[in-house]
Amino acid sequence: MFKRSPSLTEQVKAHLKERIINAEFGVGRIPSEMHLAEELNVSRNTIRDALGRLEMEGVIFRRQGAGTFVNEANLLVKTRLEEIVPYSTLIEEQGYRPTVELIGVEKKSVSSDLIEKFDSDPADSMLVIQKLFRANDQPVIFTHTIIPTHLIKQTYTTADLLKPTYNFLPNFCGETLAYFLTDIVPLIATDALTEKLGLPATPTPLLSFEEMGYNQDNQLVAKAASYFRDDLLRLRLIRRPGG
Amino acid sequence: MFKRSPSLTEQVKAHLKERIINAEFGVGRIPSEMHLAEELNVSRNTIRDALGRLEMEGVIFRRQGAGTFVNEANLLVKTRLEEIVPYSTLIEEQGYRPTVELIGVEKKSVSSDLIEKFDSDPADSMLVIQKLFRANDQPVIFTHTIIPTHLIKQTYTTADLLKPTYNFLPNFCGETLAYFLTDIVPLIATDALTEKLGLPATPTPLLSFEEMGYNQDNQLVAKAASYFRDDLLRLRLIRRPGG
DNA sequence: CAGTGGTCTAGACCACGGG
DNA sequence: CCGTGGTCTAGACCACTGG
Repeated sequence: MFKRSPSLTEQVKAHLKERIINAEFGVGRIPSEMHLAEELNVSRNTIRDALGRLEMEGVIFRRQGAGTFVNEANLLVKTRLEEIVPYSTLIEEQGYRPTVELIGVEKKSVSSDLIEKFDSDPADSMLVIQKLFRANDQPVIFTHTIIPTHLIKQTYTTADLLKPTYNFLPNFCGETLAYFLTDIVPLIATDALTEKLGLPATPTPLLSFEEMGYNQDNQLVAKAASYFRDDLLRLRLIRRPGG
Repeated sequence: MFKRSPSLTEQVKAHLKERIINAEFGVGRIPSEMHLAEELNVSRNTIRDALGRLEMEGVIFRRQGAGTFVNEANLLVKTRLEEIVPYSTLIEEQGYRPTVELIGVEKKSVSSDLIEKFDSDPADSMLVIQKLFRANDQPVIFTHTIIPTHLIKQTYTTADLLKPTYNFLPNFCGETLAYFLTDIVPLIATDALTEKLGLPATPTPLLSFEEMGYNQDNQLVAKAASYFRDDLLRLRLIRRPGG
């Protein structure tokens, strides 16, 4: 029934998620963990792991003694901030047709404290990439990404720069992006941003992400700033009681 | 060594977290899962569960074949948005002395579409609570919370209204708050907010949370809006690759 | 009371990393 | 090669829900 890779848990999760989305269980209770374990011929622990991940995603919820239930309301929540998702996917999930344009690329030297954060040689330059994302041809996200040039080990084309940082780093730098540390900052659009995002002349509030990307060894490998038009994109989060 | 409740995993997690924060293992590798299991006299699975939660929190990171390591850089990250945390705790974690003031309470009727979302009777009124949080006596967060009065089953004092919604609901409404669905919205401070938060007269960008609180049965039990001064509080998030 | 999810155990095999 | 974390199993007992 299932292969060896990806993990059984991951396959079971995907399998159950599909059945849930297809409303195979209706909107109510889904079969018990014991029954699912028998049906899929895996151990109950594997089922529990898979259900646990689906619960984290808000697809289901569980009640001790009662059962596991489809979380109908939350099937509508598309955007989950705590996961790194390509901006084009985010735009698509909110119902628009995404496009990306490369606004600028340059290699330049930067301030010494930034060099230090990157644990770079003072002589190093940085690759600065500016991109504009559109939703149905309307500008919605402007991004500004900095990657130390010494990390780049393969030649790249202009098209490669349009890829999400999360994909660019492993392909051209041999670095994995383990996580982003993201500061969420509100601001009033500057003149430059007003022009790039095609905003009205009146002062407009914008949401921005200031992100530091780290690899598995906790070394800074990318720094990014993103500016969102919040009238078109909604940034949404599920917040749960802390453990 | 350990008691029955809270769960073994939770106790092991707290135990290990303390030892890590006390730098008992230095900044490098911590003992292997097998060794920890022997030392604490629990199964390896329990150790793994606990380590898994610490990894989610960014306290440690793991590398197959290599070991489990203290995540030195991230011990500094205090605020984790994806968890519901009392605002006074959030303020405290960022190094300030928190205080709360009740700005206003009233019962009033609200628009019919809001009534509908709450699945309430049209005759129902809503309890509207407005609070101001200060950090070292400087206003930093203004909150506006709506709870349907029909949910309230116990009499409460003014002091009770200062409690976080997360605590008020179970104590006085017999409802658990299972999760918040939070929209993150940037805005320019209105005159009212400028006054309440003691902002300068110039247009100031603010971060706001628009939150819908649901119980275990996915029924809306609270609605809240929060406005943050971002110059004093930083809202930070760890974003990881999606699974 | 039976059935559910919540927790924990002991043991097994695998994939990967570093010496 | 050995030790690490990653995955999976089978079985057990508990706490809770609901009829």
